[in-house]
Amino acid sequence: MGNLARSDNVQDYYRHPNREQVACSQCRLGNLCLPRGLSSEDVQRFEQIVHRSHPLQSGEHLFRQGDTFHSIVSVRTGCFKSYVFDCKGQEQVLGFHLPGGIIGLDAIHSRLHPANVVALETSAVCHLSFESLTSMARHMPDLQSELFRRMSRRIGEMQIITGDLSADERIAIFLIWLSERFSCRGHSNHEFMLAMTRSDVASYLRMATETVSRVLARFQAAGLLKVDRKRVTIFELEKLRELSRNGVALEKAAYVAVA
Amino acid sequence: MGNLARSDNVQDYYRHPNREQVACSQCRLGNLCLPRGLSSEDVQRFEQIVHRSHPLQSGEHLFRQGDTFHSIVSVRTGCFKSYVFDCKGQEQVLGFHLPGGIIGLDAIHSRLHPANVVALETSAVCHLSFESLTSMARHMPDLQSELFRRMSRRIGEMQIITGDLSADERIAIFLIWLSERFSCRGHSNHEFMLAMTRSDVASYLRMATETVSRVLARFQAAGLLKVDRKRVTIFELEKLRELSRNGVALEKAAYVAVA
DNA sequence: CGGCAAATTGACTCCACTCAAAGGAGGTGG
DNA sequence: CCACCTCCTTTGAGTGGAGTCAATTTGCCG
Repeated sequence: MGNLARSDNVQDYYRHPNREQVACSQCRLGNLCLPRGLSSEDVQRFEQIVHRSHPLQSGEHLFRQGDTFHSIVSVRTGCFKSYVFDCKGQEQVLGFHLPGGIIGLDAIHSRLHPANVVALETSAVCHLSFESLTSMARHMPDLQSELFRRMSRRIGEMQIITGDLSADERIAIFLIWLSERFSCRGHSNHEFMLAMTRSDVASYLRMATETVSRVLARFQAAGLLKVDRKRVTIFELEKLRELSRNGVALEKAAYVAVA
Repeated sequence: MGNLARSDNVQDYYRHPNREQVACSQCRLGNLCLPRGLSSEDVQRFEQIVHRSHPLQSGEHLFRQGDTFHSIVSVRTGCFKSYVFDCKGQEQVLGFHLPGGIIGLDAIHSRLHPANVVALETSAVCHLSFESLTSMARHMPDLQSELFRRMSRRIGEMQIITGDLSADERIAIFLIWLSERFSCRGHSNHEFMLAMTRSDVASYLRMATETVSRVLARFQAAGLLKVDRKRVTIFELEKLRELSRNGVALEKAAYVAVA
C-alpha cells in the first residue's frame, strides 16, 4: 500500500525536529508554494514574513466569515474546506484547499473573509501578512508576478468548474483534480484518501449526497475505480480523464455488462 | 424614455473631438477603471501606457483563444462576451464584459488567452501593456493593490455564480447584475437594452435558450418586468433582488462595492 | 454494546432539457 | 419598396436526469 495522502500530515509534523520552523528552502512543497522562482537570497527575505502556526485539528476553523483580512495562508499539509451558509441555513461548500493551495485570495478586495474555512484533518499552514507580501513584491518582480499568476489561475479554474456538466462529469473532474494534486506532491495518482465527506463533495459539486453515492457506485460497477469509505483506488485513470474532458456520459450498457 | 445604455457607445465616440485620445482624467468611467485612487500625477504617468484603439464593431474579435497575452483591456463603452467551444463544438459563454470591466485577467498565468472575446455591439477599449502595468505598479502601491482587488473580486463573484441555483434565480441574479452595472455608470437601473442574445444568456447561465424565454415570460406575467425584444423594463426591482438573494448568502455588500 | 452520523439504496417526483414548429425582426438584393 | 431569407425568439408537448423523501446499513467512538 503506497503513500496515502491523508496520513502524512501528522507524520510531517512530528518528523521534523523544528516543527513549525521548517524553512521555506527546506519545505517539501518546493515550488508549489509562492516563493517559486525566487533567488535563494530572496527566499531568505521571504521567510522573514512567514508565520508558521501550530497545526489545526480536524474541525478547527482557520477563518470565519466576516473575519477581517490580514494575511493569506498557504496550506502545508492536510486539507481545508471553505464554505458559507445560504439563506436557508444550508452549508454551501465553495472549495477545498490542499497542500500548495493558497487561502484568502477572495478576501483581498473587501478586506473581509467572505467564507468560513475549516480543517478537514490535522493540517499545517503558513500565514503570510498580505501587507508585507505586497510591499515585498514591489521589490521582487518574480514574487509579484507569482501572485498575479496564482490569482489568474484561480479565475481560469473557476470558469471551467462553472460549466454545464452532468453528475458523472463533475465527479470525474473532481477525482482527476484530486489525483493531480496528489501526484504533483509525489503521492500516488491512483490511490488516495478523501478528507471530505460525501455531502461535502456533493455540496461543492452542487448535487445531492445521494447522487455522489450513486455515481461512485456506478463508476465502481463499471470497473473504473474502487471506493471503500474514504479510500479511492482508480483503475482506469485514462477513462476517467476522458469522461472529465469528453463530457459524454457512460453508456448504461457499460454498467450492466460488468454488474 | 431614459438613457438607454446601448446607444451611448457610438454617441460617446463621436461626441468627443479627440476620439481615442480621451484622457483617463476626463474619462466618463471615472473611478470604475484601474487608475482609481491614484494621484493626478500618477494618473498622468498611467496614461502613458494606455493604448486606445479604434472602436470594434459588433462581431469583431478582441482576442482569439490561444492568442499570446500582452495586455489587459479595460472596456470603455459597449459590451463583449468571452466564450470557448466545448468538446462537442458547442459555444460556451464564460462571461460578459461591460464598461469598467477588465478583460484578460484569466490569461496572465499561462500567457495565452484561454477564450475568445467578441464585441456584441460597437465598443471602445483601452489596452494596457501588462508588463508596463506591473512594473509601474511596483512604484504605485495604489495601482498594485487595485490590481489585486480586481482579481480578488472576480474570484469572489465567480464563487457566487457557481452556486446551485434554479433557473429563476439565475435569471434574477443576471438582471440585477446588469441593473447594478448600468446604474453605477449613471444609467437607469430599471430600463436597459440587452446587448446579448437569449442564447448567449442561456449559455452563460447554463440553461437552454427556451428556458430563458420561459422564465422571462413568467416574470413578465408576474408583473415583475416587461421585455420587448432586447429592451428590459423592471417594475419590481426589489422583488427581483429578493429572488436573486434566495440562493446566496455571501455578504452581497462586499461584492456590490462598485463593479 | 448502544448511540449517532455517514453512507447507501429504492421509489417517486419535478424541473429543466430536447424536439418540434410557428411566429417575428432585420438585412439583402432585385 | 417589397420579397425573400435567415436568424432569433417564443410556445407546446413529452422525456429524463437528478432531487427529495424514506428506510436501512455501516462504521465510529465513547
